[in-house]
Amino acid sequence: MNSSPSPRKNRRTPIRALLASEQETRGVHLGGWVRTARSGKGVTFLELNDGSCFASLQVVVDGASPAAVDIAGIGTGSCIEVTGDLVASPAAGQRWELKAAGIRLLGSADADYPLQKKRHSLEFLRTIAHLRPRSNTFGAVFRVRNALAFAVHKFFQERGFLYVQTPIITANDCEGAGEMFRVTTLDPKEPPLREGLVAWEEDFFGEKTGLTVSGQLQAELFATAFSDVYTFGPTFRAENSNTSRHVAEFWMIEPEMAFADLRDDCRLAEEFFRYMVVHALENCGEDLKFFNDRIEKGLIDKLGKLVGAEFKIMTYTEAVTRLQKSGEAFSYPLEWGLDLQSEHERFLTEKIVGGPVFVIDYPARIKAFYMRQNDDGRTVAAMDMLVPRVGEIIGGSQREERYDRLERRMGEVGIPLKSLSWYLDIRRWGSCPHAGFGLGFERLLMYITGMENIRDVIPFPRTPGNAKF
RNA sequence: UCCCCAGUAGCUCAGUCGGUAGAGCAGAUGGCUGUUAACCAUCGGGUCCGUGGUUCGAGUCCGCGCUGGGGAGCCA
Repeated sequence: MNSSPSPRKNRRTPIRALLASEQETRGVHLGGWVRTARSGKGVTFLELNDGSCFASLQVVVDGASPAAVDIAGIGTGSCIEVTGDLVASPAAGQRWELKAAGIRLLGSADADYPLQKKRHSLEFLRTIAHLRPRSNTFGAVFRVRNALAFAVHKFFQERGFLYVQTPIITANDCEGAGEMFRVTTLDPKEPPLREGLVAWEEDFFGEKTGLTVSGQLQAELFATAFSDVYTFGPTFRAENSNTSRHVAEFWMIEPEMAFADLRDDCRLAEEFFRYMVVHALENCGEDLKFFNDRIEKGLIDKLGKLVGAEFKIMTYTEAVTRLQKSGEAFSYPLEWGLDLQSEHERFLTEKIVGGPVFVIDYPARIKAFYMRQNDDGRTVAAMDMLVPRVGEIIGGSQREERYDRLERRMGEVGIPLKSLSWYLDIRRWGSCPHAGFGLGFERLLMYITGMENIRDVIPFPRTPGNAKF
């Protein structure tokens, strides 16, 4: 994918390409950061990593080589350039090594360098988010993140979905998806007032605006022109959530399909999820092996099982009944009409189904206004996809495409029709059945890497009280 | 936001019954004929999170605060 030679003048070869080499090569040039340096009497070994792959390349500096005079001051964390010959390694542990002819120290790293060659806690590494990409774990995380971001586009583009960039600044604060961050240019000390309240009509956009909590409503508009569309972009929630599953800024994937019902929606979600797992298994083997050994034992086995698993579909009503009959003592109440708690979802997917499951047709009063009302008069065509160990990972629905039904529902839950007139217009002219879902990219990464805290799968996490870096 | 737990060397941690602080790793120096987060020896390294209190005496007990973690809610 990215092993073609660099166009740069110095013709640096990535370590990934050197390690994949078929034969010895003279006169190669590379750069990287020293992971560890070991010195013997007549020879020094430097483990060099440039992020192009998980493995480091062993650079050998013979005491008699001209390069030997240049190794003073090179320790863990130093950035160096090396020229030399790629040769078969005479010792066990690696196939190739680099016999150095010349070394240039570009950036030294002294004893205060925080990322030492030892095991660090993930909590500590979070406090040095500017350096943690140079660690084994985070190198692997961000390579997998890169591979899967590419796979998201690949999946949808292969199926003819149109990629739409929905707005980041929006005036809808009634989507029901969460608290919004405010976007304003008004003076926070002396905002213009009208009858004692902030006069938002004098703000930059002439109305109250914030950062998007979802691109879904706009994606629906595009689905009624391009049939199949998807968004993949940043999403913001100003909730004061302090958990390992929530961040204030995250990336969400939201496909939307015209001429589709809830079953089509479930099928797409299943196909998408499986595709992501297969892509990771086929393209990130070395990184996944590290996660399997050090982060989540049995990870690769889990992913392999998911690829072959049948994704069950169960109605909310049946799920409640089966959970009640299970005899399990739950800490939270469980009865028809109440939302399923995390513990219920986990029990359902792990113990009752033993695999991924879609729960569909939830009571209308616990779900969003835009979900399609079912004929029974009390449920809507919603779906949540649950997977073992994580619980809910995808939430979606068939949308209410009937003007009068949607208008009535908006009235019931108190959403001013005027604010979403454009959303209703889609139902006035050329309406069609459509459905879609939302998937948090970071939660997908958590499932695939086994990382347990969402702050460890996003480069620079934003959480309540923390926007550093 | 609520509940629970934690905060000691650069990092990971120990510190007994309240009696003035310890290990490993990292660093420095020396040794070692090719090592695999090398090994051996020596050395340097502390605002015990902050603050107030109890006590002859607090890393240790109590109050408050801050920071981090786990769980819950909200959700993706």
